[in-house]
Amino acid sequence: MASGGESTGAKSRKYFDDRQVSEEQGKEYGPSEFGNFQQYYRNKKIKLQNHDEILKNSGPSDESQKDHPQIFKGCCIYVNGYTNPSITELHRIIVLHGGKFSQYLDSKTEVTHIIASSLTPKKLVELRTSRVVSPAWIVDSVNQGRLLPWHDFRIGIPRTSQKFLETRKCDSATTVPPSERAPLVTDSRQSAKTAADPGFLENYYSRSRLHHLSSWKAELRSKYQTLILNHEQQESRTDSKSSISPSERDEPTQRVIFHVDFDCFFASVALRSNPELQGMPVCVGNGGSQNAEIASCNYIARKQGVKNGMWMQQAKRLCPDIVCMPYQFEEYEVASNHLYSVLLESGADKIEAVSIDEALLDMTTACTSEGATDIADRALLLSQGIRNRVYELSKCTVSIGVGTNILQAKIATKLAKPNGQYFINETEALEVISKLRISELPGLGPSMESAIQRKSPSIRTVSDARSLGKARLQQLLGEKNGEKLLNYSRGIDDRVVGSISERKSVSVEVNWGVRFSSIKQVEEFIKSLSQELYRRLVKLGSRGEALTLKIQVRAPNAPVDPPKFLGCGECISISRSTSLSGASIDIDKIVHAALPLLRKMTMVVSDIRGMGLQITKLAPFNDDRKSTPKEQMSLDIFAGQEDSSKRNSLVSRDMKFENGFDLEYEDIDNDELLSRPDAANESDTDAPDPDIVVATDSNDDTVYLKMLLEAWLNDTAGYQYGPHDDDVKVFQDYLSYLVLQKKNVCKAHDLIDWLRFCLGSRMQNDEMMDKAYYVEESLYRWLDVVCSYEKDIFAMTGFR
DNA sequence: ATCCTCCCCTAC
DNA sequence: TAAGGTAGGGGAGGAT
Ligand SMILES: Nc1ccn([C@H]2C[C@H](O)[C@@H](COP(=O)(O)OP(=O)(O)OP(=O)(O)O)O2)c(=O)n1
Ligand SMILES: [Mg+2]
Repeated sequence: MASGGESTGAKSRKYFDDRQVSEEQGKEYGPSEFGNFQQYYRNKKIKLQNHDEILKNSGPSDESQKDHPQIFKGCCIYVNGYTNPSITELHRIIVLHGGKFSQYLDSKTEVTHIIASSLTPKKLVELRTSRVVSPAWIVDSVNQGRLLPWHDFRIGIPRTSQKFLETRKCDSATTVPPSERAPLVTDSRQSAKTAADPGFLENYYSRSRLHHLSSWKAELRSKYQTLILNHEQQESRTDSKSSISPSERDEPTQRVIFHVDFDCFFASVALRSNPELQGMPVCVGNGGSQNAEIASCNYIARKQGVKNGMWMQQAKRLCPDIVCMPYQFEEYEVASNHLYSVLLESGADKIEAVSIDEALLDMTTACTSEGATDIADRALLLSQGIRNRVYELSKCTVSIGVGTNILQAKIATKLAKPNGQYFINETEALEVISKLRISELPGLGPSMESAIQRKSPSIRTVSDARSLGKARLQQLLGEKNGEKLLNYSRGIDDRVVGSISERKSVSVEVNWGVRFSSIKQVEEFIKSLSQELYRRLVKLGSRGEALTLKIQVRAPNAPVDPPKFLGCGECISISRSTSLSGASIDIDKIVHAALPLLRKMTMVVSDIRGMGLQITKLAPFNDDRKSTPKEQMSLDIFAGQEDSSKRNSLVSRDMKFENGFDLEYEDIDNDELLSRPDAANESDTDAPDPDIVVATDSNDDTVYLKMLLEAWLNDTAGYQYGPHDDDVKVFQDYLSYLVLQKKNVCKAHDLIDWLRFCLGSRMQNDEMMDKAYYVEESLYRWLDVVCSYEKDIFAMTGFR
């Protein structure tokens, strides 16, 4: 711990009025108690047995044997795809117990619950706001004679904390309140208002434009990073000379940089979908909310002073006629794909994705090669072509600025907009730049401007700043920033297009809707964040060596309720970091590292307004740790893989995945944090919904794998502690390999169900029982994580 | 000097 | 009501 001071909030950039309200709640740090897991497992066991009972006895004959509690009264249930019990059986049970059975899913308003064993990614997206539950919900509810909370049986979407609490809550007598039987339109996702509510994170992210912006950017970066590399390789190969890029080949060749950017992107998409709004001031945001932010507004609105990022309230004041349209996140992706597909064909030497609607091109070669024509003419011709093609495809206008470096290209774009193009020469660029306010330079903002003005109040423009000289600027802004400003003020910018380096960090952060009333809720939310962080790490094939927890805490004089509903208001930020040991990472490791960090912070729980977790010092998942040899049989599942290309590298614990990451695990602490119950599907061991298979293994070794699993369980059941955690991990890794590499979700489900079946029949004592269920839960949780990639994968592979 | 931790700032 | 995320550059000041 070096300088451990918290920020004072005095410097905070957020600007809200003061009101002094003091609130209760000190800190009450106790051991994080997540309760009695033994108890949970025992319940689960009973549940399973009862499940079997029900299945056995649910023949048509027992219909009259007793009266049936009308537990499904008010529920309208639709059954999707293959299920166990079968659809007819479910139909019978539902009707028998007072429920309504729906043959169609036409009107979601009538159907209250959807039963499915598994969902195709498409359906998953389609039904993401619906109550989709496993058949076990029906079976278990009937079995217990009361309607169980449906979210304990959700499928498709990885649930985290909430299940945990609710499972325990419903242990005894909780039945579902009438509101739970409300039609699907009022789904629980809508009540996930604050971070203390279950399902908050997913719900929140699905609506956050900034989250979308960030993930799109990351995606584009990783996509075009490699593409650029390939492109460059081709270039230098045809050059048959060296690896010098074309733009650096001739001595001081002036670069030609294009900055391509959709005009008021979100607003343009909104106008495209609603042509009747042409000519009106339009913006995109959560309309009808006075403190909602405007993501984008069209140029008509801008004329009246409206700006991106402004709150609705203020925009309405400036422009009372402004029309607010909702977000259309999928449409933005489509339009962006159009843009990038054109850019890839543009003949650029290099491409750098700046954002979903914006990119930089190094067009030096294309503009200078057959040096005949004027560079400006050539550039404008090329940019006109790009703009035409993008418009043809997307029906949205783009503007292009052309300059000799990134800075100048961006300046040119400002002059080009809207729906235009501009070639700026050095002299003009210098003129324009000189007149800009300091904060208008890209990369400098209001803070730097005021940092200068604090000492030298007369300095406003870039040319003013230039007159201060390098030393003075560095004194005011720091070494690098001072130099940057001076260079920019002279029109100089050395940044190279496409020189984005490897990712250095992965983080997950929420600063809206964060309101806690107990430390337990805080810890629970940290778990949700950890799971999300882990999900992203797995997807990237990365692990990290350092973890940082950051929280936002209400500033001392900030009102308890900031102007923005559930916003963070003015905050101070506190962060603490720690190192993560080992070559592997998993959720529990993250949680175990994060909770002590939380404990190092001092704050009033109810004043927490934001939380984030960041992983730094990224490294590939790798195998720099030898596995501890064990006596008992280990699960050599990869060795049995009938895939010759991977056979050699994917062996046992030293598995190397195609995409360059290894999976390796430390031993797990099987304690309270590990064993978060999931809504495991209490159903089908048979063939799952065939829809879910994307690519089938040509030589199906499922039978062999099942034998292997069974043998492994047979052997390890004899040991006191049952299957070794490492082997469980191996199985998890294999599942992840199946889903991510082989795109065979079906097989993963199949194997996991088989394992469940084997486990169920093999447990002799309580300890083994606990172990078995730990294994089961652990695998299901993993599959949840893995399956949440399905739609990404399908998007990537172009699967319809 | 250089590294590390805990910030702040900027962009979309 | 409202969905204020996230990666990277960078600075201050202490530890090495
Ligand atoms: N504070 C902001 C700024 C931008 N965006 C989103 C909406 C924008 O449409 C998109 C692109 O940002 P731009 O800065 O390119 O702004 P626009 O495309 O809206 O306008 P223009 O590029 O014409 O200036 O990012 C956002 O949600 N919130
Ligand atoms: Mg734009």
